[in-house]
Amino acid sequence: MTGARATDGDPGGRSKRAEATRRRLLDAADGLFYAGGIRATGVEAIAEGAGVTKMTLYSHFSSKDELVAHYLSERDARWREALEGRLAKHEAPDEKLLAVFDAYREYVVSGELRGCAFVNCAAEFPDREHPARRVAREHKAGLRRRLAGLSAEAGAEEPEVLAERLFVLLEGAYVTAAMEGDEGVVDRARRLAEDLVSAAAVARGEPSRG
Amino acid sequence: MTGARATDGDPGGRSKRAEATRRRLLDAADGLFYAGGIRATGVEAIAEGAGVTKMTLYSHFSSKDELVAHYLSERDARWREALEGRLAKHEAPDEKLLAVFDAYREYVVSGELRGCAFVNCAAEFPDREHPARRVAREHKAGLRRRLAGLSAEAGAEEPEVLAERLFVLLEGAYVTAAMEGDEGVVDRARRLAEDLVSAAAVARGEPSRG
DNA sequence: CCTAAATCTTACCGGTCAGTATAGTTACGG
DNA sequence: CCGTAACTATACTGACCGGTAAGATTTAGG
Repeated sequence: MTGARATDGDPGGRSKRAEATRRRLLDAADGLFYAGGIRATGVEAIAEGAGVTKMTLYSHFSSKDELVAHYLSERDARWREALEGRLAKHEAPDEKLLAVFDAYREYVVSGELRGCAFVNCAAEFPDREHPARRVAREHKAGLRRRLAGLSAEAGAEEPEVLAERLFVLLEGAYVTAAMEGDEGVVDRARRLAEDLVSAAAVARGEPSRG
Repeated sequence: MTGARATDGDPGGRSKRAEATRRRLLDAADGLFYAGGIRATGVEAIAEGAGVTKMTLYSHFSSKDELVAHYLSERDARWREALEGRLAKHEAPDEKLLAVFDAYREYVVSGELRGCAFVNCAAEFPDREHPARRVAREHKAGLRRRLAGLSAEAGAEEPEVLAERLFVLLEGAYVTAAMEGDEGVVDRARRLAEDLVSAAAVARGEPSRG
């Protein structure tokens, strides 16, 4: 019972070696789960991808479900990092709002148009209370909150409305890009977003920026 | 070799009995594949759901993959029927454009928020050339064409642009409704669509309708 | 250098899956 | 009413899956 370290997600008392192994496992899980689908990918393949045995995998994660949840958590963390990196390049909140589309396009393209990992997870796991589904929900909620905050900063009269519209546009563009194999739709959705953001700013009496 | 009827999708020389069995199989496949996911649903469960044996299933469909493709084809056909039923209630093309959102909301709710079957299929089958993926692509392309036609009829200056924007809104609302368990997003997306359609009509000098 | 943690090796379990074989039975249509 | 198409019953194959067992071995770190 003392060695039940498999379940915690934070770096408790793990050695550097174990830490590195865990990293390789999560990296392998990320690549394989995303590219091939979760149910279609066996744990053995992930262990092999990490250069490790199935036994070692199970000493880091107590079950496949838990590994899946961590896989999505990692995706979420990396996404937030990439997003904030993008946003930091801009000062004005309305520019930041549009920069979210740039971050999306980058993600869409880098994933070879396999779609949103969180949406795909929802497709594979109908159970809304599956640990991975909780992570997925929180991921989307986080983006929504970010958009709402930026919308408020941009002075939109109804920040929640603008945020949801941008959110829906982002989601629609992402899923469309994956379905049709066309990443250009993200940029075209962005053009509509520009109108929405401008209109929201104009409604407040601010000058729109070209 | 003469009995190789399993592969054709049209009602060739099937008896009424076989026809009815095929119907029950497709109905069972629809319910189970959609609710539980395709990979997670075994062919045995579908046969049982149709009240027949696995052997009978395989006398109607040559493989699970083929059954999956037919499952999506059926979905597409039923969707088109439901959509045209909705559209027929309206005369003006701009009203028809918005009625698509009503049809979507109805579909979203009726499916208990399990999302778009075609998107879910894309999530489960990475191979773009999988027969089911082809059906999914054609399904989306069909809707796009319909939207583009209606946009042109509505007199939009750039029908393709309007159509794609509405399409992306529809897709985004659908996936969001499924992810967050909130069907209201479809109606809220519709509100933005109303603005887009009005703007397109206004640009042509037509009076907008309340 | 020695110890304790981390990993490896190998083999196994019970279960599920897609798909097939064979032989027997039912129901429908001419 | 009979022939044939449709379906049943049952058992099987071969593969893969998630997860576990037990003991040997390696590695890092004090």
